[in-house]
Amino acid sequence: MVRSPTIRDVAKRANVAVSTASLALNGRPHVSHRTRLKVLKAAEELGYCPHQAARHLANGRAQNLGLIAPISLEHLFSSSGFFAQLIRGLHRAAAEHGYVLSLHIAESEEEAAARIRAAVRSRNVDGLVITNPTVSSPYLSDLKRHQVPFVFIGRPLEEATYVDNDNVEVSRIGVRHLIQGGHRRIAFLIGPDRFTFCQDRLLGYRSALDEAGIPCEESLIWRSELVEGDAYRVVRGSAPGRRFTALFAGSDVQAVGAIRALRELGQRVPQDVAVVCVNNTELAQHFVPPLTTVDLHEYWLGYWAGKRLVQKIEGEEEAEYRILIPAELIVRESCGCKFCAKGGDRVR
Amino acid sequence: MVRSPTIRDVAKRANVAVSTASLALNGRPHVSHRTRLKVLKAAEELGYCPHQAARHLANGRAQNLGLIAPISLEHLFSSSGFFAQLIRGLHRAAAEHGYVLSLHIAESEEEAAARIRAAVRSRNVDGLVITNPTVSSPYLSDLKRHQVPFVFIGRPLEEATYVDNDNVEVSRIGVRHLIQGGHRRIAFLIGPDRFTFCQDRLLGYRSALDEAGIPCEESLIWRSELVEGDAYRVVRGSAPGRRFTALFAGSDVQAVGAIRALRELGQRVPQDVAVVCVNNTELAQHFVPPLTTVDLHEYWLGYWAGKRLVQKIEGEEEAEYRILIPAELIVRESCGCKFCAKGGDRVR
DNA sequence: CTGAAAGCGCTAACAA
DNA sequence: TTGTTAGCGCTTTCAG
Repeated sequence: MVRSPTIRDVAKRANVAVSTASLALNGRPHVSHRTRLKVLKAAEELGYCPHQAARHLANGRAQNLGLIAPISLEHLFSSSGFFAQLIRGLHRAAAEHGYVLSLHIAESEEEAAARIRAAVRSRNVDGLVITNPTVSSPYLSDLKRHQVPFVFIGRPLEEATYVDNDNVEVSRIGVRHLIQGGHRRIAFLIGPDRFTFCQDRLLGYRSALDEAGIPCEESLIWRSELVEGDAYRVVRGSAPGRRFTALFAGSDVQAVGAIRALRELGQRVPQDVAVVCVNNTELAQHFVPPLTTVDLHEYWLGYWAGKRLVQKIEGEEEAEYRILIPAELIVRESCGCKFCAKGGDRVR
Repeated sequence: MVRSPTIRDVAKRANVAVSTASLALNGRPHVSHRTRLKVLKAAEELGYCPHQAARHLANGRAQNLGLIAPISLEHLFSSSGFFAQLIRGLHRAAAEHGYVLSLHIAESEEEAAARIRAAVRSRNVDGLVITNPTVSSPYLSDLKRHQVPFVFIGRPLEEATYVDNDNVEVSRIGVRHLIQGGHRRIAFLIGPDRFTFCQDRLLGYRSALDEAGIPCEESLIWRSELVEGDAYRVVRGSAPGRRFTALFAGSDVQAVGAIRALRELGQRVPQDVAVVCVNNTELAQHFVPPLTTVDLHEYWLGYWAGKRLVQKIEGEEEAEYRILIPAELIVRESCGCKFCAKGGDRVR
């Protein structure tokens, strides 16, 4: 291997000082047009590319965004597709601003804290995107002490910059669609209260009923963990003896579990029970019947988290502390509305 | 923010020279036990953590593994869950060896080449894991020139170190299961030939039939892109008029598309056509009927790719140039075998 | 076994 | 506008 050319090689070849070369290469002012061209040409000819670690050491910028993802709470993403899309969006934002994306996966809350600590203290990252802050976060003090910018994905309990859907709106969209379809007795299968998004979605459910003048029946609000099996168990236990013609499920896998239970109870979907859920995943898309669902646009969650983080890193602190990504209803067949009969699926 | 302590601070506090502190902190020889303890204690008290960029600059090691993923070929992963699991495994391997994982996503083959180039030339990574090398790769020259170690996930066309399943075996496992279920006329829905894994799986299909003494009928070999819609289209067009009692599909989404087509043609699954596919995803798990499938264990693909890459980086060049991850048959209901009737699903 | 000093490649004061 | 030079924090010879 031949030693990679350094900025000194470039400077020498262009007959200028290294500092001049540096200014020219970085597109900074105080360099004459001619000199700049000379330098650029020399760099080009040598195939010069700056050594990122050296820049980092010199100017303090790692040009690196870290994503902290607690994967053990994987079902939290309902489906791993959520995670993949989020990463794609975040990667795009990072790339647009010349940052590299590093991934820090933790299988537990403690591991997450440890990874954050390590990334911050070794100065590997300029900032962090932290997904799903569930508990009052032990690592916040570390972040504050090191002045490392960070953005949450998902509404945190503490006050902090975050990107999320308006989860009240998310379920309002879904429930409204059922109401418009003529349903008045709508069951709601939601996840654990420890997640802020579940709390919010419950509010949205109530709100949608409320605005339609439908009294909210507490016995139709069911809670399960965010996995198929538990959703099945809960619906299997709660549905018998209750009157309802529709179900709104907090996630795609919960919907799938619920449908399995309903079928065992002799209910057809959508004929006897209309179903709408959240998360536009492959599962929702290909299930039979295809599920009407609220798409969270997780790609954009990732993208805007990245954008916002870069803003913070680069010192535009005046920007908003919360970004809400609009959700979108994707109408398929599980809601049984007339529209679906004509095939109203979105083209991908 | 208080300036982070440097190794000089540690050295001063321990009353030793920086070089001694460095040796002590890195667990290297030529330091007396007492001195080492003194240094470690000082570091501990100061909350010292080395600046990674500085180490990198000094010793040439970025302690970073890059993952190159061509996401536009996303359907190539059949389901994005594949990707998420792979990342988890790779991350674990990286973490075990003290490396950070950086992600380089490309939406096209050219972008992949550009990202590889950038990562390598800016010396951001010590090595690369490259997924799904499909075409004779334009970036190989760059990699070779810079002597950057790399490992492919998926069998490449060129000779190079890679981790993969034995894809011949993958379909052999699936097809064998159908044969054991008494099927002799087994259709095969496979993906495009440009992917080596599809070529291999076709070989496995033939081999399984062969070992059972069943002649291979070419008219039962169908090809579709790796998306649901195309699988549907192909089966819809190819199935009518052909006699078969089972279908092996190259991926979960292909299976789902095929099943949709079969149902339209009045065939029930598994009663009229038994189905086995590849990829143990949420879709396969929750589909109705739950799909019998070959699990590729993508977590371990990622893990071993990472392990092998670290070996290369750290100079253990004598290791094997190919690692095959065993695949595993997950029996559910779509194959209609007796075992399933008793509920032979794997507990997750 | 320990310490002084020379870089790694780049940026950014400061001087010219 | 351009050049000189001192670090950034760490590792690593090379003397002591």
